[in-house]
Amino acid sequence: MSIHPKSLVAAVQTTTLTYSVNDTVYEYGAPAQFVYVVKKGALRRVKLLPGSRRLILQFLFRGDGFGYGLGRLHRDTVQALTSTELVVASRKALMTAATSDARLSKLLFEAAARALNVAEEQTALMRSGIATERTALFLLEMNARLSTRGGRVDLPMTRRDISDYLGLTIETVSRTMNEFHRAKIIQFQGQRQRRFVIRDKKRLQHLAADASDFEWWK
Amino acid sequence: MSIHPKSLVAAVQTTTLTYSVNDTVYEYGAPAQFVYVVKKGALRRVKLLPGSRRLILQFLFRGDGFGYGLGRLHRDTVQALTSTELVVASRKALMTAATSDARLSKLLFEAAARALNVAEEQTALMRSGIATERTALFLLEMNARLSTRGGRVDLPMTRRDISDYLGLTIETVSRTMNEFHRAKIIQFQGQRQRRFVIRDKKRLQHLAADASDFEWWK
DNA sequence: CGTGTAGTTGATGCTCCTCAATTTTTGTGG
DNA sequence: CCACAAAAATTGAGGAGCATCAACTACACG
Repeated sequence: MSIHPKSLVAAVQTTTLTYSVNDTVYEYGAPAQFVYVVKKGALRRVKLLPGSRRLILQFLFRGDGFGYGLGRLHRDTVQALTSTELVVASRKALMTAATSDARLSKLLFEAAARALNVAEEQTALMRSGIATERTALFLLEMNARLSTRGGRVDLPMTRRDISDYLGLTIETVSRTMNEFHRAKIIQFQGQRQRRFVIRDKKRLQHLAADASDFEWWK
Repeated sequence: MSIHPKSLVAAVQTTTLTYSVNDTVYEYGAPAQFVYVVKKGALRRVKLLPGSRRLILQFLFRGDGFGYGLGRLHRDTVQALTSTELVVASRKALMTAATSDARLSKLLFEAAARALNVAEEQTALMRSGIATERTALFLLEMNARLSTRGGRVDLPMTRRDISDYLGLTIETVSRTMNEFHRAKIIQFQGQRQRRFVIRDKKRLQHLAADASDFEWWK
């Protein structure tokens, strides 16, 4: 869910909070007091599953909003991947303002509806394909959101985070990414496995849509 | 997304439409003119994936709403599983009404936020487990929504629909359900594979949470 | 430097998919 | 109500794709 920071600031009082690597913004079960927009940095939104499994619902970057759920308690956990700045507003103040302000209320609805679209598209993408497809999609997604001049991407998350996001194991993610490297589709930079450049975007997009011709395990 | 029919009727003009088995309410890419609430019957909400694969996002029953997306065009397809009655309202009229009515706008926001919660919970459930867990969850879900007096459940959907909903194949769904039958966890009724009663709910709930002790393939 | 975390690589086998054949159920027209 | 065709569901054999387990390497930080 992503309401524009300016709309939030215009509607209610806000403050800025900062977090360091691995800090928890809120945990599952905590009272839902605030709503947030990412000003700087990256975070992960997590659900814990039975049996010590973990599901990452979403990676959050600049401009992304979260904490807009309806219940009295949070149903997810949000943690900082890097040092992070958040714009924070009181959830109650926002809801009160929305009760008398149809324009704000409509903004909130649109944000929620957009988030719903994204969630359903993601379900579709993630359930559709095999490991190679999903990994290719992930790299393209990160490239779209994080690439700097020169097309370099610095991933803020570990292989474990990626695997919990894609519903795969660390090992499969590692193998797939290194196979992309070997096939010269991506190139790792300077001894760092989290920094890469896409060398053959066409190929990667093709793999994201249909990986049936990329059978590297043979 | 599920706004109460009465709120919809109070806000804008509505009509009732009826559909027969396998009729299409709207298709992917069609202009999004109306919003709907199910009055009677059952439907499936579908996304088509590359490579003739199909994903069922949701089964819709009495009281469920759909068609509330933001875009000018629908991004999903909705088809009737049984003969169905729908309450229909103009999307434009609803949005216009919402612009000047903060209470209606808030209702819409809450419906969208609730739908988002449901979508994310579903993603979690579906991605979490193995075939046995997901099938057990599905049967419990249908029991909660469709069971009549005596606990009998008449599924309105085919095994193909179920498998596209659970992200499995027809064969795996069939094998799993018949294994539940053989283990006397469910019982099929009168020569019909779509009519069943849950005989051991405790066991089924346990399997839904953790199926590791139900290794029937050995 | 030494210790811990993150990432890679290899061997093995489990779970589910694929393909194929059969049975059961539903639907249609006499 | 029965005969037939079409659709839905079941069942079996075999193998693909990924997980699991284990050992190893690279990097970060004191």
